[in-house]
Amino acid sequence: MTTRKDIHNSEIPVLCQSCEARHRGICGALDAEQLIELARHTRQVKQQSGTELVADSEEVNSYANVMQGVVKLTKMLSDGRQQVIGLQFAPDFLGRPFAPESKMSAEAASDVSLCKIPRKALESMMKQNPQLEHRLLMQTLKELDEARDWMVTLGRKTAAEKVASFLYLIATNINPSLDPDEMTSAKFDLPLTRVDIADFLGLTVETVSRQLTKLRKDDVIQIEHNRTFIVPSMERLELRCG
Amino acid sequence: MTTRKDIHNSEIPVLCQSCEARHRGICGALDAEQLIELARHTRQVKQQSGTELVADSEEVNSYANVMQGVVKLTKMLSDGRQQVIGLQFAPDFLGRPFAPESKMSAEAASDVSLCKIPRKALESMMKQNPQLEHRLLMQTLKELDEARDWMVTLGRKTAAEKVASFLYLIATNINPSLDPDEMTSAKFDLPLTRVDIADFLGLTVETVSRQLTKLRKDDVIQIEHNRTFIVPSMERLELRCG
DNA sequence: CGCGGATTTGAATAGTATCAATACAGGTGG
DNA sequence: CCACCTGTATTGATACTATTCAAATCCGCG
Repeated sequence: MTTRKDIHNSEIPVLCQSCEARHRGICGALDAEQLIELARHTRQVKQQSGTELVADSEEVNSYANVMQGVVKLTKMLSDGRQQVIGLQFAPDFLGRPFAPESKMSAEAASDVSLCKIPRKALESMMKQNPQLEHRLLMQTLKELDEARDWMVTLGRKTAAEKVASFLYLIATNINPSLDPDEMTSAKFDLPLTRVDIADFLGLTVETVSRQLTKLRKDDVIQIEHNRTFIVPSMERLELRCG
Repeated sequence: MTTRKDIHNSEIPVLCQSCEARHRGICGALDAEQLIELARHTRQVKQQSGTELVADSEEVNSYANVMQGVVKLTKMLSDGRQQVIGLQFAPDFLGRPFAPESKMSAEAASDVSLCKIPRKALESMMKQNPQLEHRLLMQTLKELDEARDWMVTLGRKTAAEKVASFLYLIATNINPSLDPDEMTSAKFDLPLTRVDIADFLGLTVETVSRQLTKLRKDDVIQIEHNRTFIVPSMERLELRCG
């Protein structure tokens, strides 16, 4: 289970050695020396499910890499209606660069571990290292693609298709080490409550629940203890996504 | 009305002198010399309303700056349901960098003029000039913010609020030279058909039409010849946005 | 003036939300 | 170890919003 991808592994900070962000995230732009430099400013933080990580309108003083778990990004209308606008999995980058304050709130959807980077530290490293900014651009483009895909789900899919699409999204993203293309079946713990799912899909809890029941009765999924889901055939689930 | 922001204006390519992208778009990253270099590869193109600019799954060989008009970005489900996932106004950047092929289609929503840049040319300039990549990052972050704001509209607003939000969006974006904050009233030509609006809002044409009629009867808007809209009070329109 | 596409209006229906009640899971204390 | 308790999830009945299908009207244009 130990990571041995680098010849001079010992030169790399311990925390970085098994970190997804080191390879697929923004830290992939850094060499051993730069990683050490960055690691002098970073700090691994574990937060339990439900903790608010960034509040709406809060001044942004640090960014983070998601190392483990799922982070939920939400926006709220003035009357309290809520919309989940994105989920972040390892090794996603958390935070909005170049904005004085956050325009959304971020919450730990499951227990998470984060690698926090002070704003100043990241900004100064970015100035020295265009590769880092390039990685950030790639991450941002990926999130934009995802947001736009989800707009189709929100705007044009039925409740049944929305719920199927949600399960498909989770199944293909929750395990960062698995290749989504080779996945024929899946088993996972849902990081979100039914309310969260409803807020992500633009539905009510009751509708989500009814559609899950329908998927269960149609043998597309099995549910254990409300939170553990089994998808015997990813292909069959995909057919339900519209 | 002539642009005189640069001391050595004569050094800048003629086309760039009055271009919004020159100041607020990605070309803002370039000095006179670099603009001239870039201009050797670019080509101004006018397209009339309805022209498909980029097809879904099409190989991407060029990018563009929107100089005038409105571009409509859409995605389609396999059964034909369509969703407009974004609108681009001057001086937005059109195209998805670093993707082998387009994952959406782009269409001229009004008559547009574009400044086309071959993929190779942009990529090589980006390598030399990190400032250009920085601008692209800023543009991408802005589009991500917009997409996420729209997700709230799609997921959580009522039909009435959606239509109001749409009109508000158009009013504040259609005229690139006007400051949205100082806008108390507005008059504009809609660049989209009712079908397009419906596809942007995740509604049907009929519902859009009914809500427009309602806004008209409530004196929030006036409509001339189906396409010209007058908003006597932007404040009153904003109240309807939820 | 008349044609064709776009838009509006109308009536019936379907899908999702709302409100209310019940069932379930996980944790607590006896 | 079990009964209880609390928050979460499911199920049921009804209301309402937006869709669907159909028809009428408007608008630009030849």
